[in-house]
Amino acid sequence: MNKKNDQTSSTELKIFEAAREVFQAKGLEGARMQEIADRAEINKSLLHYYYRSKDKLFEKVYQLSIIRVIPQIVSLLNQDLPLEDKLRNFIDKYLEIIIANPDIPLFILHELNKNPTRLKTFMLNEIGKKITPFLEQLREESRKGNTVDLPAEQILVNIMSMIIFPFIGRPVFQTIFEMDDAAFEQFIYERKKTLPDFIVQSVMK
Amino acid sequence: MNKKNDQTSSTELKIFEAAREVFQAKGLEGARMQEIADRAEINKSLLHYYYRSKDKLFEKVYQLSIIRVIPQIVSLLNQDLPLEDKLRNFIDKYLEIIIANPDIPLFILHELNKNPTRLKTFMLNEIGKKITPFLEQLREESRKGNTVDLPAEQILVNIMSMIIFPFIGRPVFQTIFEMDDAAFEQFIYERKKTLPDFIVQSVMK
DNA sequence: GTCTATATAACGATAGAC
DNA sequence: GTCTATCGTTATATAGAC
Repeated sequence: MNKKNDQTSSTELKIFEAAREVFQAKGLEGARMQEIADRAEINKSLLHYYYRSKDKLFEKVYQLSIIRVIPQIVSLLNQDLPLEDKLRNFIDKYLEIIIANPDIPLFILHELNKNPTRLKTFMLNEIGKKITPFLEQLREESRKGNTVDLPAEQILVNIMSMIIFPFIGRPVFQTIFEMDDAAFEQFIYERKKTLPDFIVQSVMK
Repeated sequence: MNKKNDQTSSTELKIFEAAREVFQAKGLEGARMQEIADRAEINKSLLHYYYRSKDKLFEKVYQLSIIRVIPQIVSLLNQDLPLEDKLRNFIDKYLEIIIANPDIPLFILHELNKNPTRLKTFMLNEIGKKITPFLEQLREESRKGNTVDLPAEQILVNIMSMIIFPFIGRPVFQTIFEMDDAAFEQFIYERKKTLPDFIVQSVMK
């Protein structure tokens, strides 16, 4: 579409980055245009000059947050690998992506829950249709008796839950286990080492 | 404290129930006092008559949402049962509680993430201190070689992830698996039957 | 492109009649 | 207790100078 206009100005980028941080921390309704402007160190009216409205700015941030992360993850399931190797690789890389973007899961899911049809087509095409080969691989291995006897969807949900949820539940876990930030980081580091084994042992026979 | 004043008026209850629904669906900042009033079928100014301010109303809703659910769950871990029985019972009852209150996990965690110190004391006393016996039980069984070789905290996080996350990620899962509401309900029903076995087999040797 | 100043709208909150 | 009418504040958005 816009081939020539990829020299997005540095102001525009600074605004976008600031908006990403504020929206991810506070959500659409909790975010303030003034706070975004302050963090970007620009005048508030420049927000409107570049993005017209809060909703439009949010939409860009939201879509890019998803588009930058989802395809990366889905592609991990479409490599030509034996199930166990694929699982280990998937878990490892997925964790790395979340560690680099720990606020994104809750951000995406909170906004999606307020409006469940948002991005429906995107998700169906970019995730739904692209994971069917992996689900088929799971079913194939199940027929061969190589995995636990469970529908492929349940297995995938179990795996994704254990990867993602610790980051969403972080404030709870950190409090009840009395971990400071460093301890939580250590907890995640430990998880990165142990989770692949745990999942492989749980899923494969 | 207030022993006599437990004849909370029906208007007050209608407001509270409406507020619970709206806050859980939209969050603190996304909720509108007008929408709460509409849903409760009362005049907007009555909200202030009974609860003074939006923040105070929210605080009541938020605390009661948590207090009604957390102690129930924690107590399941403090029964005098062998590990396997306790796990099966915990998973089954926890799922039932969430099925009855599917919006609560995301609601709690979204607000907690915006303000991580909120309810810290409550969580530490009502969860943190009360789960240490269970963690100890896990460690004891681990020493005996009856469980997978993993820190107790990691095991508990794995279990809670698989119980809770499907509800938080519902819009995603429903879309990518092309499930309508009935199909998702069926998916959860299936999960209730299969998850205890899956977790027991994963955790215990 | 960037700023100051200001318009406009939304929302929470209050006053006061009944 | 419940209503109508209205206030005061805050936040988004725009106008216009530079």
